[in-house]
Amino acid sequence: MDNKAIAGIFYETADLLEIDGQDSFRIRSYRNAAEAVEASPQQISDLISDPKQVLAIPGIGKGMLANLQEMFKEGRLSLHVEMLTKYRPSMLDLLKIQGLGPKTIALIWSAYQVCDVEGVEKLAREGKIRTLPRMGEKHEQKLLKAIEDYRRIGGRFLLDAAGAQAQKIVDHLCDYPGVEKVTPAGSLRRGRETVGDLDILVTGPACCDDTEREKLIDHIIKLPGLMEIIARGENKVSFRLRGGMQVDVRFLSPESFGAAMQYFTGSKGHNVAIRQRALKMGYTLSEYSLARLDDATVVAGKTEAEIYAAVGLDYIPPEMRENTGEIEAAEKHTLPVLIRQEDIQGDVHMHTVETDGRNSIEEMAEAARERGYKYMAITDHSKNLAFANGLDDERALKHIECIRAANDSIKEIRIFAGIEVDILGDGTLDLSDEVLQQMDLVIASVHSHFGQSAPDMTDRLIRAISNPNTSIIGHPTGRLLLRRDAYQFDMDEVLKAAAQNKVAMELNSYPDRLDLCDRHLRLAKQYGVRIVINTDSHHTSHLDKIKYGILQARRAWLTKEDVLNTLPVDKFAKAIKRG
DNA sequence: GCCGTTTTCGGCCCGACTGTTTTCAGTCG
Repeated sequence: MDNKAIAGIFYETADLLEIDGQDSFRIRSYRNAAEAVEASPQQISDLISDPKQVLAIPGIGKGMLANLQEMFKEGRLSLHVEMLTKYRPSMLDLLKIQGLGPKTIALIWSAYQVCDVEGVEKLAREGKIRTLPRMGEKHEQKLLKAIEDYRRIGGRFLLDAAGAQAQKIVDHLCDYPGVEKVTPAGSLRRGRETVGDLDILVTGPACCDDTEREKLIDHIIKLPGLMEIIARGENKVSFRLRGGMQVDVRFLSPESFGAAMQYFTGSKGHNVAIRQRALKMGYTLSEYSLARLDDATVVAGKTEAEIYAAVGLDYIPPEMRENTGEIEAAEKHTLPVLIRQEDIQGDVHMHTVETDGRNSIEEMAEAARERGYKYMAITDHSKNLAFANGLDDERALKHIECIRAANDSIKEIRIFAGIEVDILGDGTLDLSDEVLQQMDLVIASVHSHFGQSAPDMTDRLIRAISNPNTSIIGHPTGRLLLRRDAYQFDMDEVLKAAAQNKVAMELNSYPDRLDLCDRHLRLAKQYGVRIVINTDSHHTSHLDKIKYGILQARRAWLTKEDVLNTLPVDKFAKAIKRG
């Protein structure tokens, strides 16, 4: 049972306990434990034999330790099974419907013994929901609408799609009279790999006066692509865009802006921890201000920095705010100096028209040079990827010559001759060692046979790592966000092999990959594996996607020193070529 | 169920919006 599976059971147990109407603090403990397990860089299965190590994880106490021990011994959690027997698994789906919470689900269950989406929909259509206490016709209509949305939308969006929508809203608002600042907060600001909804914070004179604010809201709802208004109040307006993304625009006074940024950036876990800390220091923190508990004097609120300073912490970058040790580090002044986009000296994974790219070597080189890079690598596909017109040995050799020629003719940027070679089912590489040997850099990637067993996939990757020509493992888990799960393998074993063989792991910046993920990047760092942040560009414009990789790297606490392609060109060339 | 410069009991983050109420519960973030 891996950490993800354990966390899933704890989350489900918490949801079911909530429907059961149990103590809210006990429920919170299950959620906290789920989050702690999910964020743990080490597998609980490796720690379970030493209870002290498990108890050292914040959020895991005696009760959760017993739960974990039971899960490993019996393969199940009896409380979870008991709750699932008393209620029904389909209730967990109902919780995902907007506006439907545990109390209402329990109410519907007790009145009608109905607990799935189809059943609730039928009740609403028959007008049976409105007969329940505190329910009415409007509730019923909203519920039907929410069920429709639930079916239509998965509910989450890729980082680039969310970022583009946020930018449109910022552009729509920033020139409006009386608006001073428009800033996206929430999981988008934290650089989460997918985003559920957008939080946009607005401040300025137009937010502070009733009449002006109403005019501003009237302007906001003229936003192109706005489908429906969900809520409209003094403090915020919520709406849904075409495509399903929900947006909350909040109006703030300038003196609360920092407190609101801090609050609405989250994460929830980080905020709870900061608020608890504030309370212990005699303050209370809300989205309006940090104030003294005794006489309500406001201590901070205009900027995030002054709030963190007032509670005795160094400024914590948004990407780190996940309550995974950043508060302790900020207290001890040991926060790492996170990598920045300008630290990247070169992008070493991109394709050209020779395989499935859209631009020539020269066009890619010019685009990379424009972005200030000192070096780059052309890494087209190998023949196993037939639909991408992959290169065989002969074409690969010719391509090397073309790349070298381009390198000679284009000044100001060094172009490495590379390849993204397929790792075949047995772990061998798709081109001969003689050809690979001539490359400056070899990215080895899995593009086929995703369904292998975990032991087979682990062996396959380790065999590829052991090839002395391999420099980098490309998009190491193969996941496609919101579409395809990672293939199964033992990450620890693969990282150990990579460290031993001095093979780097890629952080692929493509928004639907972001592979490795933040947790695996932290693990890689622990094993001493170095990272290369690439875009995997198939078009000159794709080079800008590096920003998503940088966000992910920052979420993983990576510094410039952890990332190979921050090195100057000569050092990078030496570090990347083995054998 | 967790946790401790308020430490083995008694706390546990804070506020807005909606729909149904006539003072508030439920949901969300």
